[in-house]
Amino acid sequence: MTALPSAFAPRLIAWQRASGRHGLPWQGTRDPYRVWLSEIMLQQTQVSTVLGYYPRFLERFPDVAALAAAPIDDVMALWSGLGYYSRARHLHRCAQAVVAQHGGRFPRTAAELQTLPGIGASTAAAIAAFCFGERVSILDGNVRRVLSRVLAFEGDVAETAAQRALWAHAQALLPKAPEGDDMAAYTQGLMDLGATLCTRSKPACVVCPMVDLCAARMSGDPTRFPVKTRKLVRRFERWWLLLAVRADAVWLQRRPERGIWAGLYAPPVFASEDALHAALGDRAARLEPGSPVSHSLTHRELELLPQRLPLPADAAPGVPGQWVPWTEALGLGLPAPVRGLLQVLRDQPLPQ
DNA sequence: CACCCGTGGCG
DNA sequence: TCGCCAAGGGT
Repeated sequence: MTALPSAFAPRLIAWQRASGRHGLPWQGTRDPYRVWLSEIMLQQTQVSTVLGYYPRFLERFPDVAALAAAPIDDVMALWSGLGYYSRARHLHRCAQAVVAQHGGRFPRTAAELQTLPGIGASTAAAIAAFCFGERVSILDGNVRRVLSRVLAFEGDVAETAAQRALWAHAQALLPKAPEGDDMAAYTQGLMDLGATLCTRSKPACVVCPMVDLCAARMSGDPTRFPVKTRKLVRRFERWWLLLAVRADAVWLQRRPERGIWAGLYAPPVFASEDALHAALGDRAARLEPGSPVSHSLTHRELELLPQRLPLPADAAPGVPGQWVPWTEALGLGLPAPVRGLLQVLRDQPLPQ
């Protein structure tokens, strides 16, 4: 391991205080509940997206006790559209663990925090550093990029060995003897530097506080880092969605606890047209195909084929699920594309 | 440890 | 358009 620039931490702290971000809704507090909630929402999710969710969630669940006491469906409803729904389930379980096992107060060390559901090494470090000033490092996408550039780190960041090395580098770059709010400023500085200057495509090296100690900058091509070799493979799937509707309600079922859209509500899904027709029997003749919807997930490319089935008030489609009144349907935890389909469907009049 | 899990925005 | 990826963690 090369000698690490001791100037990194003090410079980062000074830069964050002078030029970092300070006005985000989850900043300016040391309340572990608020910090934790923001960190979970921000996992793999951009700040601009979270801004639309965080205040509403906090208003509905002002503290960890309120969240722990809430039905999971209420939590999913407020998470609806944010993606990675296991985060919401773990969030709920974590709140219940904090109440049941820690007297309603978050543990104060990264090591203890990391034992809670949905809190990994990086999130634990963020909470511990922001709220309790612990000398531990985060390692998220921003930090991976910043560190791999400062160090001209040649390892493939997708590989486990490289991750381990980056964690060691991150820990070695920490402030030697942090005082007061130093760890909070340092941790925020790592994120801010990656988000505002050391960006993926056009890093603003000219105004970067690390310009003279950045190995990638000196190499002439900072965007060559972080090194990634593995390419994403997306599998294609076609899903038939049974949109059984009557004037006052739509037929929905709760998705299984595992897999895509786990724990959310959605119309019954079929892997083939044959399966859909087999489930419906004679009713299949009344299906009305809608426009296909393309929906891509991280590792899956979905083509959703909505099949509308208008039914009279006293009928049922004969597949698992329940009638949900239109007034309630859009308030449920729904996957984003399903929400879109239902909004269109609600406004379509039934025949006759 | 390789794979799984959403969504929206941007170059 | 389309590939990339963002305050990752669970299994």
